[in-house]
Amino acid sequence: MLDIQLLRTQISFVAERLATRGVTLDTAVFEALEAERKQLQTQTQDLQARRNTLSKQVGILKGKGEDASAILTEVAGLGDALKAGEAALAELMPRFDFFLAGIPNLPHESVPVGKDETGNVEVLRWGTPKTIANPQDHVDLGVALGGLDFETAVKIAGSRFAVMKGPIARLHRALAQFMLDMHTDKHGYTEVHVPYLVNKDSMFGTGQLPKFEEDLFRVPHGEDGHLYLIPTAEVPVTNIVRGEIVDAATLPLKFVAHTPCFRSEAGSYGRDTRGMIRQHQFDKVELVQMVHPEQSWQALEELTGHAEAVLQALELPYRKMALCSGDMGFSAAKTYDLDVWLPAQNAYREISSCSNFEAFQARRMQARFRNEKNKTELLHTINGSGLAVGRTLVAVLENYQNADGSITVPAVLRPWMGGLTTISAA
RNA sequence: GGAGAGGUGGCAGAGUGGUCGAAUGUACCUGACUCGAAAUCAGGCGUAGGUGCAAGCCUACCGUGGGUUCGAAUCCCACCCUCUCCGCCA
Repeated sequence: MLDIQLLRTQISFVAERLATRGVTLDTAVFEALEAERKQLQTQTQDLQARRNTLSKQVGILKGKGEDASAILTEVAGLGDALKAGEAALAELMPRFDFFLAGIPNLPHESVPVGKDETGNVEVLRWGTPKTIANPQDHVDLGVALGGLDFETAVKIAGSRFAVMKGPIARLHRALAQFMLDMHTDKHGYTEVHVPYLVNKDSMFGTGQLPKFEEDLFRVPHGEDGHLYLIPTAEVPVTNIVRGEIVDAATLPLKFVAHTPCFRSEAGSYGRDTRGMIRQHQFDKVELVQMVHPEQSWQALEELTGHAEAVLQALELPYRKMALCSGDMGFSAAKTYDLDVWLPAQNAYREISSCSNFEAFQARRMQARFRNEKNKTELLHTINGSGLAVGRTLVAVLENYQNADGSITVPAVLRPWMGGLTTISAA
């Protein structure tokens, strides 16, 4: 959520910045809502103030045993106007809030301007793709090794799910454990295990709601309520600080969590239908930081580096992209994507996305700290994948394939693989 | 799922219809004393919003949402959550 003061005082600036995202801010609608709000709110508050004073006088008079009927008559006359004002406000404010909650974050000034992914800018490229003659993709490799089974997954659940078996299932687990251990041991993150089902307030806090409900899985729960399956650990982990006032001395807070992620993938029916690239359920190791506002830009660079460290340790070639204004997510002020090399696709594909949200999420969830002047101030939040486990498995299978269809286990993963060096057909 | 207890400021904890946004303690901030600290003393100290150049003034908030009333932390209804015991359960 943007700072309402910014909208009130610099709406043309806000509209200009949003335009670089391809978003048109309807300033006329905002100004109309704001004018109506101001009128109704001041008028209603004046009436409430009058009622409160009169009611106090009633109390005083009755305490003295005097007659209060004149005042009671006057206050009774306030009733209808007050009720009307309160009702009008109650009707207006949800509309106003919905309008505000639907405005995306402003891109940081360093974000390249562009309208879609073609406008993204390559920041660096690491590693050199190995020359692999006639590379097979992860589906052919995994199925031939008996470790990937999409047909059984369809029977059990449907399309966009996978069943993993044997050493490939273990490799998947090894990747997650390797990542968790690296981030906790070397990068100073605290491991957290969090709920996979969350409430509406949590989804609102990180920005999935109210605009992107169709991307989520919803689970009925209780009388007529429901919970949502998390689309990323960002949601439960960031919401750890929702409604909290943390001590500045504890900053930065750095959390890492390994969770499954659930996405309905509505609106992407034709894309990446083969294999494990785009699933309804996938595992991800997520990095989340809550930091002092002055530290957030440095923290974004560091956090992105932590994700890169995983790719480097696995010796997977990748490139780092600065997303352009038109390709960034709703809540982000700036995003770096890390794209890993996939030989069979002869292309780089997204494996991590690291963003600084500045105070956008913190404002939605009132996540604050007490600053040097003992005043509360909004935190900045940063998060990124470190990494998407399913896609990392895909990258390892494809980049470490041998001519005979076997897979060499990357050296750094062997401690989690019982020392296994090669995955071959049984 | 059943029975009971309870949800009040950063924390603890009073308050059962009328200057109660809320006693008191504690934490924290400022000042005094001190070489410094501790202890002590004095003052300050919730959140969100509105309005004003400002000092300030005003509104809302005592788990959430309704209701009763001139007036609700306090009374009524519904719901949510926490704790204890019982049941069930990985």
